Amino acid sequence: MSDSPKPVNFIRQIIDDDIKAGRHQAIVTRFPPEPNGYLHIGHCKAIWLNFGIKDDYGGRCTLRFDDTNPLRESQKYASRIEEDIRWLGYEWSSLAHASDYFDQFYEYAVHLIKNALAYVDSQSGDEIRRQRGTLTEPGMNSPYRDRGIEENLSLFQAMRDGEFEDGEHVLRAKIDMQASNINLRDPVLYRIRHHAHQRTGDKWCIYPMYDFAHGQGDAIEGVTHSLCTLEFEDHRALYDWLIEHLPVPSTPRQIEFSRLNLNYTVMSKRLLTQLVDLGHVAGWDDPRMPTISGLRRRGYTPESLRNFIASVGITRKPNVIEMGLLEKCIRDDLDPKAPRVMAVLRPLKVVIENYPESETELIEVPSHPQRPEIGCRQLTFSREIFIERSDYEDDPPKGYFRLAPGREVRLRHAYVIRCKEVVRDARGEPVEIRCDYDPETAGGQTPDGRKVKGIIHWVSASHAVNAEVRLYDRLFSVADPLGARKHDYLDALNPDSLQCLKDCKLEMGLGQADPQTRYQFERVGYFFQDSASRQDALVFNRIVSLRDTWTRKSQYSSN
RNA sequence: UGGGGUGUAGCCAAGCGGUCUAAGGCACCGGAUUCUGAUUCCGGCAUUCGGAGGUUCGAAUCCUCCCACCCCAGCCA
Repeated sequence: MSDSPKPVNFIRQIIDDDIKAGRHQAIVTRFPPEPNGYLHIGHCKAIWLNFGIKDDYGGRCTLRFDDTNPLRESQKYASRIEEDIRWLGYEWSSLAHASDYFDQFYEYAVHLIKNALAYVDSQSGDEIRRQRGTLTEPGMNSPYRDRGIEENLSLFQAMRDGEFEDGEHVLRAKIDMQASNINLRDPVLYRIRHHAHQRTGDKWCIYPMYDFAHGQGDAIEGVTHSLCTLEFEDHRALYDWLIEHLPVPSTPRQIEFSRLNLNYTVMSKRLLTQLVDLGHVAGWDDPRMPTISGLRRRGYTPESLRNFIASVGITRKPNVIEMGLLEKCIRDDLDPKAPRVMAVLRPLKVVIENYPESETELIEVPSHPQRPEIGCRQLTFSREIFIERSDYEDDPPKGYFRLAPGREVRLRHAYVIRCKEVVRDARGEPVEIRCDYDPETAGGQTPDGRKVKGIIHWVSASHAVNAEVRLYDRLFSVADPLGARKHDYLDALNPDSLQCLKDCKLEMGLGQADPQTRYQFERVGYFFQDSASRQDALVFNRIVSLRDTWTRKSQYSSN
């Protein structure tokens, strides 16, 4: 799956060099999520990288669930992850689980013990932590560090056989408690957990740690390039140590890259879980969430997400990408293919006084201004229509060329109308505009050559289809929600991130709207039907607004 | 103050000692076209590469020192 020119980045350069040097027959990568949550757009980067390399180099990429901690994982998450990857347009060469290798991992552990490279530590977690030292002080050896091989072997066997409670013992690698890299200070390899595993059931009561599973899983699968994010940098020494001291079938290489950060949102699984649990969003697939399922429900396309990642690139530099780039990517993807349609979100009634009461006319118009092959649709014009509330101003600011008292505006694909009179409610708010239309101005014509700059969208009042429209905005109102006060990131939540508009007026054709189609509501934005939308109760989500230089400019001058 | 990293425009990012008075994208600012204030188009936007020294005929690219920021002390991944 490639979207355009082959990407260039430092990882692909390494791979190119490896191929040139004849180091590998085939390039093998893997995408290794833990099935304990939903995938988010940050994962897209890893997916795009790993699967993209597979596709471009004719290699393999396995989807491997790193399911080494039965306490927090479930099959439900695994299924959603598979669904999301497929939706993004990728297919794994094979599906695997770290748990598939539990027997092998156990053998590897025994191998280390037999070579005096691992020992069973019988201290408590607290004791082990205390002895680990600190960032600046070295650690101390455990009193159990020099247990004999036979004793270690039988203790480890007993751990496996369930003879101990959780936490009574752990298996540790015997490396160097003085190491400046804390990961090398006799890291824990196995811990006891009397907890059923979603795949292996009660077979095991000891489970390998990430460090003891990841590299070995890579080696078993023949992974050549094990790509992960920067926070595992310090683990590489341990990764390499294990590969070196174990009889593994291949020697994978770990390469780290920086993770994706987006402004105006949060990306950590922990925080996203909290937003869901606290009810700040409607679920993992709430269209405001940066999860794949949220973006999908919002209406983002797989192409736009892939293009987004491609344009961001892969480096080792910590980064924060602007939300605007993501928005630009979905607009670029949708602009050439989204059928245009007219929809009035905040209706204001307009009565065209000189248009006959009983008359209506059908206007056939193209569904795309630049691409006739997308087809045509029919609009109905009549005496009473709705226009957007914001397309009328009592006292228009400089440069406003929509409707105002005495002014003319063109109704898109229809006639020019002139505002004659405004009917107001008790509070003085306009509730109805009385206009005249110029019958000579059909089809974009102005026979007398007069310029009518403003063009607004409209919908025939009696032919409109009602719908609920949900307008989404950024989840947080500050660019960096975790910036100043890490504890109160919830205070930075944008109170207006969701606006539900009921009784919006859509052009009649939308009564048969295709649920798979992303539409452009002209002059407003791109919209996609929500998963809860039904033919008799339409719900549209705003994917993204159109670029809008007018409101920006007018806000400027009014400030 | 231990170790590992990273620093090129507001945000990304090419660049790998000479073709760099530094690609490209986003954002921004013009201007043209337009029945979407959209799209498209055209133009502008770093004499400078975290800083200071040094090596070299020549440095963003090599060396030294300094500064800033990120990650690491789970029986999480």
